[in-house]
Amino acid sequence: MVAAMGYNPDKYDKPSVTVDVVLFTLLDEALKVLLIKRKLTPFRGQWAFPGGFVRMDESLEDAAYRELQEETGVPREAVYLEQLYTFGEPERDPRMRVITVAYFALVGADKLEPPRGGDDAADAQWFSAYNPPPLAFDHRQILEYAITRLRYKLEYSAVGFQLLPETFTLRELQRAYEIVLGEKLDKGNFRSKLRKADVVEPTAHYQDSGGRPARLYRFKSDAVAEVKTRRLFP
Amino acid sequence: MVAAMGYNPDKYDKPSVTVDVVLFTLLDEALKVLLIKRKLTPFRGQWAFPGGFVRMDESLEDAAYRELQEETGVPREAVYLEQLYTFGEPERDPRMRVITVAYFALVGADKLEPPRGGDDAADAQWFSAYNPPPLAFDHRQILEYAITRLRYKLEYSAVGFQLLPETFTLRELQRAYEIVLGEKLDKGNFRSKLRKADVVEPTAHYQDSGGRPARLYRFKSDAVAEVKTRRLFP
DNA sequence: TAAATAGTGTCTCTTAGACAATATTAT
DNA sequence: ATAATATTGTCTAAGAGACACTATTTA
Repeated sequence: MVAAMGYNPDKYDKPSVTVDVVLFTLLDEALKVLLIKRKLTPFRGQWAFPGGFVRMDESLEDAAYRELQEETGVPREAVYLEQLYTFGEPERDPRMRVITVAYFALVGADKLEPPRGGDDAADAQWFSAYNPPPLAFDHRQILEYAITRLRYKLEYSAVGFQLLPETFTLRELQRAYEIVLGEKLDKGNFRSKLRKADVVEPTAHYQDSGGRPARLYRFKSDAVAEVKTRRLFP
Repeated sequence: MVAAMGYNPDKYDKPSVTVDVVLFTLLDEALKVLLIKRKLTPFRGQWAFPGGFVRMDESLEDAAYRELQEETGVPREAVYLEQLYTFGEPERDPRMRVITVAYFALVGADKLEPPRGGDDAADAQWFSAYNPPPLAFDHRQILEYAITRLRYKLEYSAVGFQLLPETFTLRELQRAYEIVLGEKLDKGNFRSKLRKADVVEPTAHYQDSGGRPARLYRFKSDAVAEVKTRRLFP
């Protein structure tokens, strides 16, 4: 039925609604995901994404930013955040019906103080995204989905820089793409694509790297990372 | 906080959760969306997507299929359905907090008996997707989002056929793409792409069309409509 | 025959990808 | 100099898009 007037919101049971945030970064040449150790049942001792109940007066996105801030200390401005998918299988939480709106987030490793847990979390740590510890609820499935989305986004947009510090060398950026996509990229081609896409700009600084120093770049703030492509199933 | 044990689900207020389905088809050379007239306040007399409250024992996807069936009679097997986005601004429903999981659906116009309303809907009709009547709630915004998604999908996949009858001519398929994408496509190029993508197969039948009869095709059931593209922001 | 639409082929220009050449630092 | 890495350039094959040609029907 269409949301009808005269419907009494308290007449029927309602599910609980949470947000969960899959936060990625690059650290030690690997893709990492931030997890928090559960100190309560169910799934006590297992790991879960930062997240929690949506308050009645905040938007979903606000809830996601708030949980991120509370549980990791990362401020809103430092992360790239977008809605991922909503998971709502009736049995995904053994206690009660919980529908969770999952978010997908990227942050430069330099933006974080060493991870810390919030009030009700025993611990917060970075883990390998490809080899996570046992995860609570359906968070393993959510993680797979988030990784798929991350790869997609990197293939047709330039959001990859969100995983890096403010300034970075092109070599570092290429490594980031290689780590996420899981394959080696050609140096020359990667760079010429970047040039044509016009998304990075050089800074005046250089970084030592064993040979010729590499120029540091930053992303152009006005760059359109989302690239519209005419494709028609090639 | 992470979903904590000892949390009493009835202690705090919860939002209501609904699903809404944006159902598209092609009719009379135009992209149409199915809307239902609200006979109750708020937004009485305005139009809204088929949708309603998620039951405690059904998945989100099941709820979407159920509402579609109840309000339009379209059976599950006849539609292409995927989750679109979850809308949850606190004030999107003036009566109470309602979070809606929007779905995006395609159906061949031949799969429908003339649209009919369900229990609490005064009427159900197809409307021009580009020129809809005044819509209830934030459904206008949801519609825009769905159209954007539809165009995206048609550009990098072959789901377009889901808007057509079981069998169709290549001319009809091309028209479908032109109507959705809003631009003229080249006949030869469109057809050669289809051939290379290997997603349609000829039937033994032909359709009269004023000149040389056009062969009827059907989509290959094993065809992978989703095409993975290596892009890297071109 | 002409008109109308279906279906295929060709040509050009762009671009993705492989690979090579040059540049700049340290030792 | 040699090693190491940065940066740019070249070549080729594949693909996208513009356009033209042939095929099969009705009137």
